[in-house]
Amino acid sequence: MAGDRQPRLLTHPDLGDVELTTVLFALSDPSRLALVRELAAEGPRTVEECRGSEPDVPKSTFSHHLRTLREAGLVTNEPLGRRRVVALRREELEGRFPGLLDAVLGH
Amino acid sequence: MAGDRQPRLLTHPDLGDVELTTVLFALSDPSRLALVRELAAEGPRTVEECRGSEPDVPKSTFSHHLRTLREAGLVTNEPLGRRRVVALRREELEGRFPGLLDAVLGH
DNA sequence: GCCATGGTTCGACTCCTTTGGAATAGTCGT
DNA sequence: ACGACTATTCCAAAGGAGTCGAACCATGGC
Repeated sequence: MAGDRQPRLLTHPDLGDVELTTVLFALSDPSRLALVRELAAEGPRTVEECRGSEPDVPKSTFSHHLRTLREAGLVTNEPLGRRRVVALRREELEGRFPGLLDAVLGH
Repeated sequence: MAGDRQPRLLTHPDLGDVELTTVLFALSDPSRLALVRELAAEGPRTVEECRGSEPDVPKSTFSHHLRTLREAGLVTNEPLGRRRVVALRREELEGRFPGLLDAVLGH
């Protein structure tokens, strides 16, 4: 069909193109690391649910952190209705950086 | 004895006090990560030897990176004659963050 | 004691990151 | 089509990190 405009897709990097230093940097912020931990423990969540853990953080700030994680290949961010679902790219990360995520999550 | 002034000791943090995010941040810079890799592969080296890999980097810049690594608990920096020896705190790191260093060095 | 050597610290500059308010865009219900 | 809801992007302000020359400090040799 003609107007098959997708519901606002964000770009996700191929993990093969992501540098280790980029991943480490994304994880080096306490807010972002906490979010990754939460996703690892609870599974995929909407942005709203994620934000529930730290309600004082403005939406734009939170969105920026999500972007940093997404561009580092750590999470996906897909539309679902009028929400968005954030998910950890666990298997892919394990393939690219074996043991890294487990080591980071182990604390 | 009275004037037992030590040969210029730098302070090294107790690894129990070091946050994971601090370690990840220290490792998130390509120059610093390369240095850690080199120390892991070659064992302890003098600052001069370390600097040999990247001769174009000014001494002060290199020293700053060493400081960041040291304050993150990743390396020790001890005087030896008029040189200084830099060493990876491997066993200690393994105790505090099991698997982390191996995962990072695996690439 | 004096000088050369090896390294850190200081200070200044630039760039990037973080932050957050406002504007914008997509989706659902009516 | 309109409004409510969810979330990103835009833009600017403030803070922090990287870079590097110059000053400083400690050690060893003469």
